[in-house]
This record gives sequence, C-alpha cells and structure tokens, in this order.
Amino acid sequence: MPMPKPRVIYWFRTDLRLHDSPALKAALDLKPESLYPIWTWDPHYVYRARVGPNRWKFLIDCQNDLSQSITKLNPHSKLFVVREAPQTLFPKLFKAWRITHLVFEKDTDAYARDRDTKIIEIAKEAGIEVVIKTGRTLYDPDELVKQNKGKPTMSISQVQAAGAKIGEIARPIPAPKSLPDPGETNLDFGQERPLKTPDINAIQRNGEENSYSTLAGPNGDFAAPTLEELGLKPATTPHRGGETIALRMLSDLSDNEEYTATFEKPKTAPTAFDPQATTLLSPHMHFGSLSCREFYWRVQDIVDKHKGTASQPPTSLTGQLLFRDMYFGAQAALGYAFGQTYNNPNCRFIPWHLPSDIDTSTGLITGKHLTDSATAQDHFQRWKHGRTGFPWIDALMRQLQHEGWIHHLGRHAVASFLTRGGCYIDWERGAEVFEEWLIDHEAACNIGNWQWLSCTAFFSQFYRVYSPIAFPQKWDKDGDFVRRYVPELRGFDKKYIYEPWKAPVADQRKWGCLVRGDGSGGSSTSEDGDLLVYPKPMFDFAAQREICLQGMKNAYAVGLRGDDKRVLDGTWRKLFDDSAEGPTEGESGPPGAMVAQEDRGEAQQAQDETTTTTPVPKTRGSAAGTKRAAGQTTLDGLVTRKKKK
DNA sequence: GACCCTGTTGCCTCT
DNA sequence: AAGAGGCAACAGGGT
Repeated sequence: MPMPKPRVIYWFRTDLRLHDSPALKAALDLKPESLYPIWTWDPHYVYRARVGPNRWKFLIDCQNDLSQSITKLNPHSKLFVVREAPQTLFPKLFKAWRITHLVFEKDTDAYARDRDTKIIEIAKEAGIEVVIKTGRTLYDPDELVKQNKGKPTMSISQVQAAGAKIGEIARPIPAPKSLPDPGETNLDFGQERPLKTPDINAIQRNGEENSYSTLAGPNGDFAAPTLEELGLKPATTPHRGGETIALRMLSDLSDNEEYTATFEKPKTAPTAFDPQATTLLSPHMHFGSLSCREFYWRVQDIVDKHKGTASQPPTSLTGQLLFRDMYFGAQAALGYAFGQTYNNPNCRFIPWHLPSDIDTSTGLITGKHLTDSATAQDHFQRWKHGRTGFPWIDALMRQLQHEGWIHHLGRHAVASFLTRGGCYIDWERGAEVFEEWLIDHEAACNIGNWQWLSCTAFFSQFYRVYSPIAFPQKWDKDGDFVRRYVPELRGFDKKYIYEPWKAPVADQRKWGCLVRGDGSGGSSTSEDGDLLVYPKPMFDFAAQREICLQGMKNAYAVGLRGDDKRVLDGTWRKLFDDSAEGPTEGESGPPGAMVAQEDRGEAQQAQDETTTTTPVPKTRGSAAGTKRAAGQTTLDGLVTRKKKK
C-alpha cells in the first residue's frame, strides 16, 4: 500500500510568524500535499486566563497580519481560525480533512503542557503523526534545566553555563517562499461549545461573548475574531501587533547600530514616553510575531562588529533574552507551582496581606484572594487604579492600564511599591493585574519578575527599596512623565511634581488641582469651581517602608519556603509574633497564609470585582482579633510598633 | 566555618 | 555632576 501524501495541520499558538519558525519548517519538510494553518479558539484563553482588551487586540493584529502573509504566499491559503477547543476539535478535523500529521511549536507553560499532552494522546489515537519543534526561546527550557543539574535556572550565570553546554544558538531560518494549498475545508460536524462560566474576563466585556456561535466565525470565512465578537470593551493601546510591524521595528533597531551595541537596560529611562527608551518588542516576543533568534543574531552580529565598546549580558540587549530563558527554565522545572508561593520549593514564604485562596485538593491557587485587612484591600485597589497619591506610581499604573506596556524599571517601581517596599501585599495580586493588562504578558517572565521584585525568589536584597519620589528623578527631574499620565498635576511646579501634597494650598489652587481625599471621587472637578482633584498619599511612605523592612527581615529570619510542611498546613503562624506584619495571628490556621472567612455563595463571589472578597473579621482564637479595624484608612499608630525580638 | 566575591537597575550624603 | 562610601546587610558559590 502506498504511503498517503502528507496532509498537515500546522497549529499556530505562540509563534504567529513565518520567519524563523523551526516547527513550520518541519511541516514544510514533510512536503505536504495539503497544509492547513490553524488557530484553535481555546476557551482557556477566552474565559480562564486574565486577558484584557489590549492584549486581545494585539493578538488579533498578529493573526490578521499572519493570515495576510500566508495569503501572499498562496492565495488559496490563510490562517484558519476555528472556534472550538483543540481537545474536541482536532479529532473531528483529522477525520474531515483526512489529516496525516499535526505539527506545532513546543510550549512549556504549565497549562500548555497539560493541553499538549492531551492533544498528543488524541492524535496518537487517531493515527496522526505529531511533530513538535522547539522555537519559542533561545534554548529548549527542558534542555536548559537538564544542563543545570535538573534544577530551575535561578541566575543568569546558570543560564550561561547551561547554555554553553547546549551549544551555539541557532541562526534564524528564512521565511518560506511558498506554501502548499490547504485541501477541502468542509466542516461537516457539530460544534462543541464550552461552558461560558466561570468567565474571569466578564469585567473586560460590555457585550455578549459570541465567539463560539459558529466554527468558522460569523462570516463563515475562518477570519480572526473582532473585539465585538468577543464582547470586549474597546482596546486603548497605541501599540500594534503583527510580524510585518515587528520586522520593521527590528530593522529600525538594527539600523541604529550604536544604540543596539551599547544598550544597557539599567541606564534606559522608565520615564521616556515619546519615544520609549526600550525596544517595545516584548509583545512580539510573546506572541511569536518576532523570533527571539532573529532578534538575538541581528543584535549579536552588530555587537561583534563593535567589540570593545559593546555592552555585555546581562545588561545588554541579548542579556534581556537570557533573562527570558532563565524564567522559562524556572517555569519548566517547577510547573504550576512556579506561579505561586504555596507548595513552591523555590519561593520564600512571606505572610503578605491579601493572600491567595488555595484549593487544598489541588494545591493550586484559585485566582481569588482573601482579605485579611481592609486597609490593604483599599491600598490594593488604589494601586491598581492609579490613585495612590504618589504621582510616579499612579502615572505608571495609568499608562499600564491604558497602553498595556510600561518600561521595565517602571514595573520594578510599582512592584516594589505593592509588595516589600510599600503595601506589603502578596506579589500574586500584582502578577494578576499585570496578567490582565500587559500586552506583553509572558507567564514565566511575569511570575519571575514579581518574585524577583518582591524578594521571594531570584533576588533578596530587600533593603534596596524603590522610592516613589527619588527614583524617577534620576531621569525626569521636571516630571514630564507624570504630567503626561496624571494630567491633573500638569500645572504643578517641578518642585512638587512627585510630592504634590507638600505644595501650599494657594499654589495648588493656582495650578488648578487640589490635593485631597482618597481619589474615590475620580479626578474631576472639586465642589468649589473648576479645580481638579488629586488624592493625598495613601500612607507615609517612609514609615511604611520601615514596616516592610521589618516584616521582610523577620520573614527572612523565619526562613520558610513555600513547600515547607508548616506553610502547607498553616502551623507556620507559631513562628511569627501575632503583631508581625501580615495575617500572622494565632498558632495555627488555614493553609498557606489564607485567613478564615465566612461561607459565601458562588453567585456573591462572582459579583465581586475579579478576585476580591469582602472583608471579614477573623474569628479564630480568643487572642486573635483583627490587628486593624475594618475601615481603618491610615496606618498611623502602627509605625512605631516595636521590632520583633 | 570564616572570609570573599558577585549579584542587570536603591537612597542619601559627600566630594 | 559623576562616583565613592555608608547605610545595615541579603543569598549563594567559591576558596
């Protein structure tokens, strides 16, 4: 019996490009009779992962651009976006389109591994040959871990040592010059629709989510969806996706040889916004609209030309990619546990405020959090929505929400502020907000960076606290960045731009904005005329910094990791004073840093904004009262609390 | 065990 | 005006 000619599904995921795709090359090397470029509409992304309209928009840009590029190579082809989960869709497609091979790029994200394992099983059962190639990172994360003695990669030197053992980073592969036709694209089968609830992205929508109404979309043409089809609110980001744009941006970068060769990340300005000080290529890296090897070699060839004056990893441009690989290696080694403190052997345990709710049957965080302190909950909301009263922090958070991107050092500033250097709130809360809003959200990098900045893993010098006043002044003495994103303060003298509450009220009036309240009334006009309002700072930063330092010092001295038995069973509390910062009262309690809470119905929980729950006083134990009365809005009186032992 | 060095990106004061 | 040193001090790897 002659071998059937290959009929191949190429499954696009986080590799939305034609240039330098090792997996796509493998598909073409099969010399297929038919090649189907497919995107499957995974309900995990639609309903379970946090994705705001800006990242959706970037993804759809990438899909449309890729589809057009495919059509340019073969007018009969395009990106076929099929609106069903891959687990149920593929068996039907295999049959209907007489598929022989399934090809895709390896993905080591925790969820992706689970999904792909299942897909491989399904394909095997259907007699389909599966071809998987590494291509998302410089090195295969699993190989990197293997060469790092099987341990998660926790420093750049480990990555460099393990990478050296693997060998030279591959040169990019040119884009294909032609693509085979797809075969027939009949859909003579039913559509399996996912459960629409729980929908973690309900708050992102202002319309009905309709993307599962038909397999091939509303026009039956397999087109990429629109934000309207997804029922999403309009996107506000000025940044655009797609391989065409990414390659142009890379060319613009490499045209500027001096910038490319001498780039040092810590010297770039987080306050620059027109244009930004860094490459803006991170979202393209995430969606694969630019290959990391394409970027690596374009830069490295320029660096080699400028020996002597060129910057070196880790601060150089290629160094940034090494950090990316480092975080992928850590994630590949730890799986789901990488994304949380609970049960994570690599992560320090610190009893932050607003701890994650944990499903003890799976050992995984649920995506909800518990409110141990009404004050912390208020701080969190004010941080998230850019009304802390610290202009530098508020400007960054507003830029993040509106544009979906902020400079790396800006991320440091807001992350330090939320966790170890300000609010003493769980880094997992911050990571969730970044997941929701960043257009370049990469799970491994986001989680890793939050652990870094909160000093729970990768980094430990917690006494290096970022000041919301001094830090931005290194680059922006005049406060132009604040004026751009916090327009209420546009008229303020530079002397007060980072500390507007210190300005005399007469000057505040003259400059058109009063500093008062907590920002809950918005930034519109005050009751007395045309004056704008900007909130007072939500705490005394210097005092709060001391509280955090003491808390960190104490937690470090206790020295627990996330997988310590005492963390798992809640008895870690014995090791902390009741008065220590965080939900530390009593000697035993719920797992992790969870706090007792009243039973609440699912419906009630779903009504709360994303992950928040209403504050509930603790009832455990007689001595275990609330350290802070619900509704308390300042930390006055706590700042002089004496040190533990 | 003691010491030293390194670690992408702190702040403040002094020179 | 850029750089050094003090601040009170971390982990991890090497000797």
